Amino acid sequence: MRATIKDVAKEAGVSPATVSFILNNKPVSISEATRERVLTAVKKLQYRPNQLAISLVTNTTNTIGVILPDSTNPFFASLSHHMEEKLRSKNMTVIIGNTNGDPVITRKYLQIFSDRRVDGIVLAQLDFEDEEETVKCQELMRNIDIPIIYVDRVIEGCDHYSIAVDQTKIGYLATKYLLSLGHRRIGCASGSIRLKVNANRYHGYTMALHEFGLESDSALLFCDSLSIDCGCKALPCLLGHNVSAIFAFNDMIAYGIYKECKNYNLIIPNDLSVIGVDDIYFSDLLQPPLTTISQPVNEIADEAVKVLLELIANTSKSFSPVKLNPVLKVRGSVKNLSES
Amino acid sequence: MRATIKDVAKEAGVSPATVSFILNNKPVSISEATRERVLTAVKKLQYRPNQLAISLVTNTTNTIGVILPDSTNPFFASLSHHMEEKLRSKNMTVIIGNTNGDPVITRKYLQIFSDRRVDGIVLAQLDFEDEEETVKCQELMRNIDIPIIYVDRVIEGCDHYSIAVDQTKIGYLATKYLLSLGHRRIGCASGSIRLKVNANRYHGYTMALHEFGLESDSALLFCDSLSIDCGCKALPCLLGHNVSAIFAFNDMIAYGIYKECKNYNLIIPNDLSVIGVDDIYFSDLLQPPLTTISQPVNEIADEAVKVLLELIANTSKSFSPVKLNPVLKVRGSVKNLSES
DNA sequence: CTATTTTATTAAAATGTTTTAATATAGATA
DNA sequence: TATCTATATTAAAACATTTTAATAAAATAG
Repeated sequence: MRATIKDVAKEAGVSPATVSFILNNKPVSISEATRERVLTAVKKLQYRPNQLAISLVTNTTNTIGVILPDSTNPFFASLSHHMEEKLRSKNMTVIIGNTNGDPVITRKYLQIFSDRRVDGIVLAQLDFEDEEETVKCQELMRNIDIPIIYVDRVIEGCDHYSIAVDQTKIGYLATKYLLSLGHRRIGCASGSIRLKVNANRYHGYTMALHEFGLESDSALLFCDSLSIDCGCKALPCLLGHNVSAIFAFNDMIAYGIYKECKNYNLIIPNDLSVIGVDDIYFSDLLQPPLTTISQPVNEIADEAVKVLLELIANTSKSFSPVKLNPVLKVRGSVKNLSES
Repeated sequence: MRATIKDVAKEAGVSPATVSFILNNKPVSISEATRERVLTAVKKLQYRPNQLAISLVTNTTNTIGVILPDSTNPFFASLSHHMEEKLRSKNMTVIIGNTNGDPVITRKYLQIFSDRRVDGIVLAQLDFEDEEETVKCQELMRNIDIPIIYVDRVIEGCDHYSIAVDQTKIGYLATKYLLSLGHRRIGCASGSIRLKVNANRYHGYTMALHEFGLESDSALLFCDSLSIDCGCKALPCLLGHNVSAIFAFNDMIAYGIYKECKNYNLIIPNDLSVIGVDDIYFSDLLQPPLTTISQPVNEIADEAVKVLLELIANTSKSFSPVKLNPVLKVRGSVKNLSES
C-alpha cells in the first residue's frame, strides 16, 4: 500500500499539517530537527502525495484538455506535441480527445474534461456542418467555468479567447500565387463547404480571382472532406473541367491528388500544378516537393499555452484574439505557365 | 459556482446519500416520488458529479496514461489514436506523455501518471542506450502499483505484460526479401545499435544473410537515430560502400533516403533499392511507393486496451506476453536484380 | 396487538490532502 | 515576576463524493 501523509506524520512523530508545510515549502517556521525527521520519514516510506486529494482541495489538476479532430493528422499531432512539451516543464499534463469532427463527441469531451476539472481546454475545431451544433457547443462552453482557448480555425464572433490563422488569407495567398504563374482555370479540392474553414478558404480564392478580373465557377469546386480520399476523388472530377492547377484545401488532399496522378499517368507539375495547405513535414518529401501554405503550428501552440496559462493564473482578463499569418512555401509542385 | 451533491440534496429535500444512490443506480430501494424529486433537482441545478471526488473515494480515475517516444511519428500517433477511440466508448480518457526516447522523461511520466492514479499505463518504449537506465525504469515500474502494459518494442525477460512485435523477424523478413531479389550488398540505416529494437532488427538481418551464406559487414551498418535526418546522413556513407539496397530501420529513415536521393540524382529503385519498417500511411504515397515491413498497429492497440482493461478489472492474472507478427508489404522501392 | 421483516432514508465515516485558526513553548521585555 | 512576542506545532474544517451501518416507518406474520 502507498504511504499517506498520515503515515509519514506518524513515522516522524508530527502532525500531517507539519508534513504538508515542509513538503510545500510553506512560509511557516519549522525547526531544523523536525524538518529532518519528516524528510527522512518521507524517504523511508517512499511517500508521494496523492494528486487526486491535492486537486480536490486546491481545485487545480495541472491538466490541460486538448480537443482536436484527429491526432493522426500531422498538423494536429505537431500542435498537441508542441503544447505537451511546453507544459511538461510546468509539470502539467495533456489529455487528448479526438473528435473526428463530430460535434457530439466534441461536446462529450468538453463535458468529460470539465467533470475532471482540467485547468484549461484547448479546442481546435468548433465548426460543424450543422450551424445548430456549433451553437450547442458554444452554449456548453459558456456553462463550463474553465478557461477555454480556441485554436487555429476560429469562428468569427466567438466569445472565447482564440489563436487564429486567417483562413481567408490562406485561400487568397494560394490562389494569387497560382494566378501569378499564369494559371487561370484553378480547381478547388475542399472539405465540406458548409464548414467555415473551407468557406473562408474558398472566399479567399474568389477574392484573388476577382483581383485578376475572373469569376469563380462552381464547377471548379469539388467538396468532400479534408482527407487523402478527397484528393483521389477530386482529381478525375476536376480534370474533366480542364483545370491547369488544383488548390487542395490541405496537404492530405494534395497527397491524394499525387496518389491519383500516378494512376492517370500525370506528371506534377508538368501536367498539373498542385498547391496545399498546412505544410505537414512530409510535404517536403513528396516528388515533387509540395508547394503549400504553411500555418505556423509551433507559434499557435506557443501562444495557446501562453495565453491559457495566463488565463488560469488570473481568471479575469480582457479578451483579445490573436491572429497569426499563413505563409507561402514555394517548392516544386506548381508550374510557371507564363515561362513556357 | 458548480452545484454539488449537497445542493441537489437540499433542493430535493433528501440526504446526499440518497442522491448518490439514485445517480449511480445502486441496488437500494428508493420511492418513485423521491427519485423524481432528485432527478428534477439534478436537472434544475445542472448538477454533474465532480470526478475528482469520485476518483478519490473509488480509487479509479478512468484514465489511461500512454507513454511514447514521439506522438508526431505517425506510427505512435496511430497507436494512441486507436487506443483513445477504443477507450472513449468506456468513458475512459487518455493522457499522453512524449519521452523523446529519454529515460529521465520516461521515469518522470511514470511517476506523474502514478501520482495521478491513472488506472493503467501503456508504455511504448523501455529501451535505452544505457542499460542502467532501463533497470532504473523497471525498478520504478515494480514500485508502482498500477497495471502497466508494455507495447511494441518489448524487452526480453521483462516481467510486465506485453504486446510485442518480433523485432528480429522484422529484420529477417526485410533482408530475406532483398536477398531473394538478388541483392547482396545491403546497407543498414539504423538508430543507435545499443537500443534493443535496432540490435534485434540487425540480428534478423544477419540471420537472413547467413541463410544465404553471407557474412555481415560492419561497414554496411550506419547508426544514428530513427529519424528522417538519419536517412539523409546514411545515404552518402552507404553509397561509399557500394550497396545496391538499403534496409532502413523505419519508414522515417527511408524518407530521408528518398529525400537525399534527389540531391544525388538517384532513381529509386533503379539506382538504389530501399525497404522500410512501420508502414506509415504516407509510405504508400511516396514515389515510388515504399516497400516496407508493416507492424500491426491497430492490432497492437486493440490487444493493449483489451489486456489492460482485464488487468484493471481483476488485479490478479497470469502473465502471458502477446506476440504479433510483422508482415512484408511489397510496393515499388525494391528492384529485382535477378530479372535484369 | 406484538413481533418480525421489508422498504426507504440518513448519519457518519472514509478517501488524502491543504489551510486556517488556535495553542503551547520559549525567549525577551519591562 | 508578569507580560508580550516570536517560534513551533497542531486540531479541525474543508474539498465532493461513496458507502457502511444505523434507523425510522411501513407492511406482514403470527
